[in-house]
Amino acid sequence: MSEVRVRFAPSPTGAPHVGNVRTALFQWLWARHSGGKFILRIEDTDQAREVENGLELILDSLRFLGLDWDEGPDVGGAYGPYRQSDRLEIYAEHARQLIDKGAAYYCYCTAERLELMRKHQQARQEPTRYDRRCRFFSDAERAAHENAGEPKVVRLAVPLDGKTTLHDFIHGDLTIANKDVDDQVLLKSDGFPTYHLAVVVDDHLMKISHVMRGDDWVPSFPKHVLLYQAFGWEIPPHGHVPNVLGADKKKLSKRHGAESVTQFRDDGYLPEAMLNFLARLGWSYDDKSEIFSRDELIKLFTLDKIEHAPGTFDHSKLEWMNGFYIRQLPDDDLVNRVMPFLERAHLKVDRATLLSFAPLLKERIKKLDEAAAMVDFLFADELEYDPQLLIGKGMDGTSPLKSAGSSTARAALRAAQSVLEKYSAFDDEEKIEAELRAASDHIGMKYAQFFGALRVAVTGKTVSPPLMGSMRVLGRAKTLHRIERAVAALGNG
RNA sequence: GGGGCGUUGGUGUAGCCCGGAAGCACACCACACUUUCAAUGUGGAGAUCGCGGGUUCAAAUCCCGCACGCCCCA
Repeated sequence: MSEVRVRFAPSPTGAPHVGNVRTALFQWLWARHSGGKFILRIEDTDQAREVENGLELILDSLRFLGLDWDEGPDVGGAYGPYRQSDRLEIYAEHARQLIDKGAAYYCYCTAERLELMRKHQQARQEPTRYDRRCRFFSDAERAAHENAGEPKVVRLAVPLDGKTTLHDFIHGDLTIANKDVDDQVLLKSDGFPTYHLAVVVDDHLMKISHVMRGDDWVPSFPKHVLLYQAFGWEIPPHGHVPNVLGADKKKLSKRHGAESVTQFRDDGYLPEAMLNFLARLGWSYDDKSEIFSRDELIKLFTLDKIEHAPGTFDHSKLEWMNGFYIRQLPDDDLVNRVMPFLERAHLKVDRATLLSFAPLLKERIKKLDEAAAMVDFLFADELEYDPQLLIGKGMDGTSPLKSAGSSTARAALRAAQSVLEKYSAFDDEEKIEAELRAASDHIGMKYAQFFGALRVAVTGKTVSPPLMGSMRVLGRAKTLHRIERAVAALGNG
């Protein structure tokens, strides 16, 4: 069997969304599984829709997930160029070949005529297709248009009857009647090819062994099959990968803006989680495996296990999986990954402090961008919070600070303070906790209230990572200082 | 308007080819753990396998029809 060569061929029209990249992932996995090549080709023949940093967005997305390519616009390769706009000559030449073989023809119809034609067809409730006027020109008619120097396009001469079938390794045989296929434009008047000509020519010239693309291309396969046949080329195995749908069940598009891969990266999703999650969307290995490392995916991925039906992108499952991978991270690795997010939040992070806090952090975040809110109290000089928070439920909640509640809270803080002051460091969490408990008992407070007040004093929040660990990492000086400040905030009442 | 693809609990899926009454995971609910949150553990609810026929002792699994959804062209 010849070498597996698979290509990902995106258009630089914006940040690739997870659906695009999921297809790329399947392609990449198949290449790596088979020991073949993964090729990146840029389909930039639609200049109108092009975005200026489109290529970078694509490369960034693939790099983030670690989908490395063997040939591409930036790394070159034996079958380049890998940018379609650099291959115009090749398409022109192949279009000429098709004309010579009678498989395609020049069309001189103006946009106005085409427009009018469509209107009439619509009025008559007919399918709107090119009426093939130029296809059946006499030599004289053709020469007339040619001599007039009119702009022309090249159209595919689709057989008038019969049907075209393509065997798809995901869907099985696909068949469409030729009468339902339009005489597609292959080469535009500006010399740019359309998708149909370009893919077929490039896939063949680049020796692509398996064509994988989104499901949405199914309706146009007859044009491609016809082109392969016209050129006399062998048709490589094709597989139309089901689309990824948004929560509204519609195909992902630019409208679902937040679904771009780079956005997920910026929101704090791990590449290994994205990779695992995306692989499981439309592919499965057995009836119970969910977690797959990159190596496992490469080893276990096969085309026959790709799903037929489109799947909905499930954010909550991605979150769970991301949290799972975060929990698996070694502490220092977590710190490295979380650091940029903390800097983005303008925290003055001390690495050693963060490192010792990592075990408490990783159990509590599902995305890296949640870390800032979880650790900010460690790096703040002074905490900002509503002193009312110090007075917990059941401590006479609704009253102003100068109430029974405030004195209860103050009693708790004072008691905690006298315990903590005895320690030079808070390393023995168990012992300190036991003493604090005893102190709480002594003044007759419920633990929830006692520790609640202490938690707010130390972290500024009613919800935080475990208190003992937090104080240990925060350190004695800051902890005591904050308790003092909290007492002051409660006033004298 | 035409053509195509698809249809297993809210979601991702296993099972379908080789018929014997649906498994796993996320989400959800409860309990346990507990000074909060989280993680973890245990348990629970949730699917007439799109619908209607047919074949069969027996169908999610085979056959036929329909509906709905989505995609593409316009």
